[in-house]
Amino acid sequence: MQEKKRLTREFFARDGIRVAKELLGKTLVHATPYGTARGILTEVESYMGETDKGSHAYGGRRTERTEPMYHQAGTSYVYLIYGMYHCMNIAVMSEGIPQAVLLRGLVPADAESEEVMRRLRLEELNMKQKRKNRELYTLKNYPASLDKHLSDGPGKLCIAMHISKADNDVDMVESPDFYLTEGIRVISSRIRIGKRIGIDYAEEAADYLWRFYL
DNA sequence: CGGCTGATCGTG
DNA sequence: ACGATCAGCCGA
Repeated sequence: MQEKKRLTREFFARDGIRVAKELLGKTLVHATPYGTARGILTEVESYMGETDKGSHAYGGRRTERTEPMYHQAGTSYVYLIYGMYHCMNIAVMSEGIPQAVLLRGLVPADAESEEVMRRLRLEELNMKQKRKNRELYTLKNYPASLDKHLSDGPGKLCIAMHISKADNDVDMVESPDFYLTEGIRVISSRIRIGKRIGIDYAEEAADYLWRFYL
């Protein structure tokens, strides 16, 4: 099968709401220890920069952590959340303007990717099993919830795609092993809209309809 | 399926 | 101290 066309700098160098909507259906690609994982994006959120009370960059907060959001469009922004999960964003617009799109969900693009994701998620679950001194899962015997919720949340997406802080601040337009390509055609009437998740502290911004999903 | 809770640690 | 969260457990 012929490799799909990569998304360009120009694609990312636009307003965060527009880019978020257009990212639905696109393919996220990452090389992992089990092989290349490809996922079709199904859920994203826009974080609109210094004026957005839901954004880490609210009020112009520019720290070591938020720095990648200020970099050129197409830069990854990966951070640790709740001490144990990662969240993956892509900086958009332009250098110095900290808008970003949070990747919240995807589905495997092909059977090989599905197998890669299953193994990565299983490996992560087994880390916890080990800590709790419980019996490990195997490829033949693991909870059904794993396949049912393989990559339908920002933390699960990062585990399934093997994304960690090692992948922070990467230029996804140029990187050979971490990038986006064209994916499936999305009919605009199929795009659902809702409030962003998990930002109750963001006052009126918590009600903005900046979550987009299929 | 919806609601609750403990886990766990880098960041500022 | 606090999260742009998740799995597991409970009751319906």
